[in-house]
Amino acid sequence: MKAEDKKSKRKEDVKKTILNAAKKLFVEEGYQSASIRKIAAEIGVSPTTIYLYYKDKSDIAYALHQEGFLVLKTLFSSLVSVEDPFERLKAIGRTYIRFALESPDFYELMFIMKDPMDHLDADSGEECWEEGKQVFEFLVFTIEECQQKGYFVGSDVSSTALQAWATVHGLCSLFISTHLQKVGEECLSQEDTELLLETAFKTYVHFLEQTKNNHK
Amino acid sequence: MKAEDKKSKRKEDVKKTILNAAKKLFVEEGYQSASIRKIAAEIGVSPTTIYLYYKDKSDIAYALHQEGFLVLKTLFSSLVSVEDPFERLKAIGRTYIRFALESPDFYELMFIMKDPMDHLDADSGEECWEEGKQVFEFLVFTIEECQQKGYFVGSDVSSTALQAWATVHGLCSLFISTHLQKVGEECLSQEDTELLLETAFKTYVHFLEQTKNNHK
DNA sequence: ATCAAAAAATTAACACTGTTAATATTTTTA
DNA sequence: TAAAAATATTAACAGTGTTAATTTTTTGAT
Repeated sequence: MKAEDKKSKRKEDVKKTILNAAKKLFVEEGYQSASIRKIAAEIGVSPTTIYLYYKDKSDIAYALHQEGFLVLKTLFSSLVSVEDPFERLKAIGRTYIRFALESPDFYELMFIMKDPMDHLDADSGEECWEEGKQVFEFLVFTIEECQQKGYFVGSDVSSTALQAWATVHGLCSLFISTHLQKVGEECLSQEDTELLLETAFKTYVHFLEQTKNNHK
Repeated sequence: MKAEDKKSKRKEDVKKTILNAAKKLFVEEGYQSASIRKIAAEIGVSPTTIYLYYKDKSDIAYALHQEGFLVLKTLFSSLVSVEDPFERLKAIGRTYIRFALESPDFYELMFIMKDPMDHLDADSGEECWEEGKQVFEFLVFTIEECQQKGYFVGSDVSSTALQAWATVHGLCSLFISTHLQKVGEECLSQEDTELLLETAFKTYVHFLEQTKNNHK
């Protein structure tokens, strides 16, 4: 038993070594360029060794995706102390956007790419998107509390949460895909696209504020 | 002169033949799988011939991206007849979403992938994203008219337009990347993710309606 | 300590990918 | 008809993910 534990622990260590090498190459040159062969060379093993620990490349992508969610969840966890739910909702949005701008590669892996998602329905282990579920439920919970304070009255909580997520994700995703930059340069004569993004977010928050039931 | 015209016209014909083959393979098996070699085989030429007409694969991607915008612009053009600007705004959103759901591959090429966008700053010809600019300006124009009718008072038009775009794009993008499906199954116990998307859109529209200045 | 069994890692290979240089073919022009 | 220009091809480079077969290493029992 003890021996088996040690064995599986060593196996986990190797998995982590591979993942760290993968992460290094991933943040340096992007997902596509972080090839199995490069990862193997980084830690001094043959390419096929990788397959002894990870099913395929999307398996590694999913593991990195999970690491990204660990970071995002940590960032969010410090927001539970924000008592006012609407302030918390705004903070969630700002934190989400900051994360996307600071770690665009990770954001892409977590919320844009299909590859890590394919791993979910294909693989045996986990059947649901646990990471996403947790983050989304924090948003739902916050919106529920907002509703109790008079915001979003008469609106479905799930739909409101989904819509709020879509708005910030849309902004981040357009930023990362450089579509925002292209429109910013030409149509809005505004080079600072981060500012553009932030202003759009503030406009959205302003709209949300107007849903507040004030006649009471 | 006439001869040169004919020559360049023939060249355009070949370009179109290549593009049609590329489009066929693209809609059938996706962008990644639509390889240069397959495109060449489809029209019975050698792979290198493709490079005599298109600089690289992202050049083809951009051409398809442009074709997609031609369709989207046609869809939008029939909305200019909608006189009420807020009704038109809603119609723009619905049309955009329908397009994304009906042609997810094209949507990905037009609004998600970086590849066709890279073509813009790299290549010589066009320096700006003309397609995107036109569609965005239609949105800006409509929102300006909405503002004159009392909507979005005190909000920046550009920011409002960007935010509206981001919201529908976010929904479409989460749908296409299957993230919406994964959250829908687990958190919202709702399999019909198209309905989920539509409901979120309606919730957003409801929020927009609440920005209307009624005390007059 | 030795030797067989199990585990781990490796080499070689398959079937692809985008892309380019050098070469051959076809078409056009004089 | 011959030279020039345009067009297309073959061969090759440098990669990619992935698998089967083989070798090396480690482990556990005698």
